[in-house]
Amino acid sequence: MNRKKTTIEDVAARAGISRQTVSRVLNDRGVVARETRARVLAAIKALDYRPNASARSLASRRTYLLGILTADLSDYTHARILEGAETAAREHGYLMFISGAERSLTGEPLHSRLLSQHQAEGLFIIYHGADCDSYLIFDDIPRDLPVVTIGYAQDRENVVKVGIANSQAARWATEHLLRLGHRRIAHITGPQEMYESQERRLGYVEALRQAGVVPEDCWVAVGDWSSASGYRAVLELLDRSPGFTALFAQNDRMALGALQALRKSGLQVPQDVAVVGFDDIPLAAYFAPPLTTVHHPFYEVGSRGAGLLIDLIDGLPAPSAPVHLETELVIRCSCGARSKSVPMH
Amino acid sequence: MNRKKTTIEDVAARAGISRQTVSRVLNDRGVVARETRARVLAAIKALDYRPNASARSLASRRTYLLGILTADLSDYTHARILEGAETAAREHGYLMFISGAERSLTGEPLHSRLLSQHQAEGLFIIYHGADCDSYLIFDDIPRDLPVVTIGYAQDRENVVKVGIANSQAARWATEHLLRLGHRRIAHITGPQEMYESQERRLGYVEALRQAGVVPEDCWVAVGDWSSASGYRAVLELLDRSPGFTALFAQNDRMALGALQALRKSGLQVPQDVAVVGFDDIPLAAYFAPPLTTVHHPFYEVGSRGAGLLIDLIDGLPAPSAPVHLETELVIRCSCGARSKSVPMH
DNA sequence: TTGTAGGCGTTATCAT
DNA sequence: ATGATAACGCCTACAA
Repeated sequence: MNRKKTTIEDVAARAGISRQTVSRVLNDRGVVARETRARVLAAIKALDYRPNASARSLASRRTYLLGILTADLSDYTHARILEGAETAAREHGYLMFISGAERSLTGEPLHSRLLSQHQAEGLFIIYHGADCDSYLIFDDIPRDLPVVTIGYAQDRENVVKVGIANSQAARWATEHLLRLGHRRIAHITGPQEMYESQERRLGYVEALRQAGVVPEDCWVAVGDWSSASGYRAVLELLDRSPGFTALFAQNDRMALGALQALRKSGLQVPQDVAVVGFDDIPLAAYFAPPLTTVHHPFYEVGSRGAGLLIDLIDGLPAPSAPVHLETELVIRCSCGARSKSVPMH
Repeated sequence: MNRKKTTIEDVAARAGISRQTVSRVLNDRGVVARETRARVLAAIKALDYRPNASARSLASRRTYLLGILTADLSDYTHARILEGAETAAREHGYLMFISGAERSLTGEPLHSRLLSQHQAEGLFIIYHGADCDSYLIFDDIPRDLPVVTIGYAQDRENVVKVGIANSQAARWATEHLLRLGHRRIAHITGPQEMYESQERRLGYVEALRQAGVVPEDCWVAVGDWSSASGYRAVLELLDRSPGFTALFAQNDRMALGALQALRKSGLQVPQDVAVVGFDDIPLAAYFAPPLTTVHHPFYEVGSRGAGLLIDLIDGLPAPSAPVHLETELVIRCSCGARSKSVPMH
């Protein structure tokens, strides 16, 4: 931080002009004589001048900073959303900083410092904490701060929800199994208090009902998104209510655990049990057997979300309904059907 | 950004004191009367005052910003390092900005905005581009900017390399296979031009040599870290030089692809071919069969790296040698040995 | 122990 | 079309 930086004043001097005019060409504001502009541009290039962001935002009250809040960045689904969001943000001239949502010992949420000190102009919440903390995050967010969120969204102004139509997608996945002739379809959900879990479970239940199958709670096991929980869930299901011929897991990681539990229990997939997952993480194509799953467009959710966030910042009205991107059912080997991709719409 | 923020002046007024004293208690600089300090603190809390970071860094010439450069954030290995780095940075009061390292059409590296405009005080490079772009990144980095890097590091001041002892770890993995009686051990590497690939391959070769086995190029296939490339590599090896009884893949994703190719070729793991991977991603324990692999302490690499970066910023001398964290061999089922973890040191 | 003056690098506002 | 002047919110240095 100690090396001497060239300032707008240096550029002005070299171009033989006032710093105001330099500022003008920098921000494309006001009219500048063609020739003057050229001189300024030349000076900028010659001096390799970069405007100081701190000074800029201090004077202009704009930071072009977006905060992103998430638990568990190492989970592919979040990381991929982040990737999409960051790329879109960068393309729009915004910078993205990341932050967990932990609270300090005093109970003050750590991200509030980020938001208010660094003056983030918007917040992208990709939360996925195992507990319901996500619902509390909103308490610490100023009402007038534009927010985009995946999953749960408080119903208030300046908050937009992006994602997929979870229940519809889950219904498609279940219907696929139904269409293949299955009637006893087990289900592994995420944590019960989570929005996505509830929505996906709803889709599963609806599909069964519509097919005239009575959904029984004994076919549903609760996991926590991890492979280990998927493994345990299958063991539990096998013990509690054996006889299911198909299994729909609410994410691919749990499906992977399930696959292993099934294998260890001597059950063949898809011959004995057909399995369908959710998310379509890159490794799913290499599971044993390759997993039939719902493709979740994470990257697009991220970039779209960032776009919406920037729209909010620009004062555009928030969409009246959650923004849903399209999913599709990727049929591979774990369900016994012929491989293909089926767009859901 | 338009809502009225409370400033240091407001706090000073409420505490009936000059803003200078407020600044003092804020920064813990100089001596402040116990009672005055209490009044100031009370005012701060009452007004919910947060110092403006832009103004602060403009005046103090400190930003407490760290940039993180990476390709492919959705890859677990990077995301996990990022997670460790971000957590450590936050604990030290630094903020972490993420940025890809792409160049704009004009050839200007996009991350330069981070460095020169936002005045990042340090840079954490987790690069892993499939090509050798990583080697070029350094060209755009000011010589006096503290840098921490994983993998390749230019040998210059203010650059610290963190990571693991790749060749040593690879040697251990190979020796494990050797110890199990294997002599014809195939190997799948990452892109040839990459540092990690070269180091790991070196370890593999050394282990063979030391065991009196002549390393043959025909047993080595080159991948690109992806599962697909691992799959192809096995097909290629099987075609070109069948007869290997063991396989060491330079990362778990390629190992997963390899597992599938082996399975499709009618080969059983570990009975026909023993497989060892590298990284120990969370899903590896659920591969079929569960993968024996080298545990790579990504999170710790990230947090340690951030710590070192902050040390550099604080003017501490850079470690004279690369900082290596400990790996361990996690023995599961894919190699045929009894499960356990073996620290490598 | 506390206050005053000046400046950090930029943009906003109002002149010219 | 360009320039002068005054902020923006804070910190440093020095004075009291």
